[in-house]
Amino acid sequence: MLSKKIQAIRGMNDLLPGQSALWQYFESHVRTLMQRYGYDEIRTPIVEQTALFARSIGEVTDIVEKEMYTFEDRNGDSLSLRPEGTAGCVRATMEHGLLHNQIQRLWYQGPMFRHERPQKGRYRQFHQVGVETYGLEGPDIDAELILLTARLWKQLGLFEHVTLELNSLGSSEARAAYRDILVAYFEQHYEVLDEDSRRRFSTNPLRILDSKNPDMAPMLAEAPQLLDHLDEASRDHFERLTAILEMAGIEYRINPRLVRGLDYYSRTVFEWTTTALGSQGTVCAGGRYDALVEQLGGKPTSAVGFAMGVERLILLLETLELVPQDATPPLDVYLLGMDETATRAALLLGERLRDRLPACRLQVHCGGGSFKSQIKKADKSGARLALLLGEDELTHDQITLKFLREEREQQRVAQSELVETLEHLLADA
RNA sequence: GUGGAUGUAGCUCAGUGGUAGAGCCCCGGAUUGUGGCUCCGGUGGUCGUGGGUUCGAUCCCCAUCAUCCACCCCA
Repeated sequence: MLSKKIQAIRGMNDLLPGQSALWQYFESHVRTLMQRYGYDEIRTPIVEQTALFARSIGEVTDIVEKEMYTFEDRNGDSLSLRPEGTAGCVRATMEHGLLHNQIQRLWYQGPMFRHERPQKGRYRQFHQVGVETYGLEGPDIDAELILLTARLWKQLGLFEHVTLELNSLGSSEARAAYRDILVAYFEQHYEVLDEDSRRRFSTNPLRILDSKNPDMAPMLAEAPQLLDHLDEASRDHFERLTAILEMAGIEYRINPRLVRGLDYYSRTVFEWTTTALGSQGTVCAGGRYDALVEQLGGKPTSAVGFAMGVERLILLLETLELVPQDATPPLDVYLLGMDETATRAALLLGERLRDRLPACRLQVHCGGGSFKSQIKKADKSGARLALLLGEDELTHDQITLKFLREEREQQRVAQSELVETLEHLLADA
């Protein structure tokens, strides 16, 4: 029916009023959490030079090859809508000298864009909350990030429903060496590889380990393990990280096949996953990317970060029925005037009440209608109290206070006493 | 990019080769200045879009678009 009319771009969703309270609930938990851990917010543009993403995420990744919204600026530059947040964050911190012998703990939040086929938990415009830290090379900061996310899950009631998966990719040298070993192994078993894997063979052989194809499972089970080919420093880093997690009581599962899609990762990688969302079960993922800053032209700088998918977490909260009842606090007061004169008075009275009662959620009826229909709207508004202003009230400087949610006689009060009356009533709500 | 399912009222959905229905929502009335429950009445649809078959298509066929799910990939 809307086919000839303009409608939202595929995979880009409107966030409707019924949903926004849940988003705000989630966002306020995140914001408070970040403050409590001493992380500062950074906001970077949604559009960057295409080259930034190509050089950081990796030229041959799916994201860069076929999923970016890329277009030419009027001056001929190739620009792209950001498909993830790390690249822009690195660019911004480098550009403003924030990495110059400094430690940074940063977070951000906002929309990302990838041109993929939409499905449950995957959209073309989606939202991430990301955290990036710079200048810290030990496993302590890796652990802090995991502890931070674990605390968020606990606060939201999700902790029992997510699993932490861990792996180490080693140094880039160790990873490259392992890659050669793996390629040699796959060459020996090339006839077992399926079509997808043969494609990955030349692009990203590590990803073959991630295949869900049961026919390849026996061969993959025998494949050389990344963890067996770690360099000494990476192995030590990983062991120190897992020791901290054990002391902190955070359970984890080492997943040797956890590779991560983006090229810039090294050493620690982790994912929080759930089985409650169908095939898009990764709800938060990240890792170390010690080489990226240098790769983008900066001084060598240790870096760790992660990103979580807001839509997926919202979906998870809904699926598990963990949506808080009071996410949308109802109105306290619905104020109505019975005719045009009284409505004018109601608008002015509403302002005076808001001056005096800043915590009071008050809506003034607009749009006229019969007295009866106005009362109906007061009821539908969810307000606890209705304040009725008619000719009779106006001539006596009074107002009628009607209880919409409790068995209680309505009362007339002098307007001069209204603030005090409401203060009492709202206090014992 | 590939595969499958689904498109009928604002929402959830029935339905039939002969120009469409329910529930909810919304509006009005039963109540003169009083909501919820009940009853009565009402608004609202070129049946996703385009084409084909037919005397006639919302229904059958084709195409297309959209949504959902899965693959791929990823948060």
